[in-house]
Amino acid sequence: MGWSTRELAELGGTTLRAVRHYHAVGLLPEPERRANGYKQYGVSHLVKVLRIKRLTDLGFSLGQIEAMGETDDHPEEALRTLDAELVETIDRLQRARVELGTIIRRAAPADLPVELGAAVTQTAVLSDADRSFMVVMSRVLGPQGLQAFADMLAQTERDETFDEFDALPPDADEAAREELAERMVPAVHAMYTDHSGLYAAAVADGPRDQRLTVDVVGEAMRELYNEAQRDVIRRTRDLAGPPPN
Amino acid sequence: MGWSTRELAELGGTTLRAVRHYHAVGLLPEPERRANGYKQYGVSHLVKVLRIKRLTDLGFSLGQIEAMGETDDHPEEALRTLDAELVETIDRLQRARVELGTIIRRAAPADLPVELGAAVTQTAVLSDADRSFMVVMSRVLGPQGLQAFADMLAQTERDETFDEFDALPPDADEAAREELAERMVPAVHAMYTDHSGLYAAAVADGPRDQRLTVDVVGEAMRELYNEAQRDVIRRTRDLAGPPPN
DNA sequence: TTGCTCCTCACGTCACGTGAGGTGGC
DNA sequence: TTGCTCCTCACGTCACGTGAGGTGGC
Repeated sequence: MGWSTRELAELGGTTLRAVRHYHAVGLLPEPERRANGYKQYGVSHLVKVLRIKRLTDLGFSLGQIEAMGETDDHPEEALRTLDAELVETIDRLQRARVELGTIIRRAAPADLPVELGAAVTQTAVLSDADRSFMVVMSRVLGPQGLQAFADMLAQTERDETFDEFDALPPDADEAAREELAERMVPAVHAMYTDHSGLYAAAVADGPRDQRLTVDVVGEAMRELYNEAQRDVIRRTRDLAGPPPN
Repeated sequence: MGWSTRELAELGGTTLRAVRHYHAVGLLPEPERRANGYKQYGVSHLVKVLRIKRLTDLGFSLGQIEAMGETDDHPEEALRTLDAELVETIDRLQRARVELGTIIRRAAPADLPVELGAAVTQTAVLSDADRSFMVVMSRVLGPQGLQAFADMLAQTERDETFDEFDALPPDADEAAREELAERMVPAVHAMYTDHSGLYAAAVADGPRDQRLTVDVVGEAMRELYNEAQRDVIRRTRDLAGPPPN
């Protein structure tokens, strides 16, 4: 003759705490009590719990269920809205799965866009600074620029002068800087000519604010490379001439 | 020379509050302050925020990201576990979409299993008690029993004696009860013979506890139908004989 | 008396959102 | 002085989960 809270929960396919929560938010009326204060539920409560269970399983929030009231059997609008949200969510999760799949197959780093992942694992000799620089670039470049950048990295032979560059101490004297810059020119020139579209692509679909791109790249350069290295970059750029186009 | 919290958030593609939250949970170190107490972020922070953004977008929790540490590029196990969870979630949402689609197409009640929905809308004359009874049954019966039950309802012609039954007052005298029972026999008999598999199906794959089924159905009967109605059901059952097989 | 159930607070979870109240910079 | 940004609490969100501390039933 009447069910306990736990029994109601089990009959409704839910939990003790959920039933009490439905009381708290006013979705489920409290039943009569026995002499000892125990709650005593009837079929009407079970029907309400089953209704809530059904609707939450479909994806409705408790607030929406309350808003429907007990009378509205078929809230057309809400049903369509929910369906659209489900499509959205499923899409997003599926895109995540695609990325995950690529990462797993290629054993690529999980925290980098997959386009960059390939470049990083192939030319496994990137310095920490280079890697950080690329993470920043991956955000600043648009998809096209990112791809072009990754292609360039993947196809560039690791020149031994790059290692010297990475190891260059901040107090390297002018002669050493100029000498390194001169020896780097051929490799840098090769990068440019093999990937003459890079600059255009990077500028083409970079995100919203162009100044922001420049600022961020400049800031990254300052923080990731020491003074001597930045000087070498400048010297190399002057020697190699401006990027084509 | 360093970014503000808002700038860092925008560069990282996230929000002010998220950045502060990452501080609070220890995922992001606090940067140096300016003389006025304002935070001043650098590229290292941007790199960390971008990493967090990337991993949360894939579906990792902040706790998991913390557990990975900064060194573990490719947490194989975690990646596979996450993928499995995504499959689970996507599946569940897709099942919900299938149900939603059916409900929308058939303009069926959202809070009933679709099998019952058809029966309810077709024989639109179910009393509230009948409807509640069916909701309870839909939980107590297994899928086979539910389907059989729905088929029976959908194919049963609404007999005019059913309306009399619904309207029967609790204090109806014995003569009235016996008389109604006798007139209901043909309709009830037809239901039985057209759907002789119902009882078997209901018992076949009913959920776990058989006693529970009996208790629930009995309770529902007691609460949804008045004394006279229950008496008529008993009399009709006696007159119509036991269910076949 | 022991073990199990029921009850009511009330804090915890997760990843932030949203003011409240006060101050710095131009 | 006004308007905008930055700061630090601190409570709110959502749907419950998880004890804490006490009592009833057999």
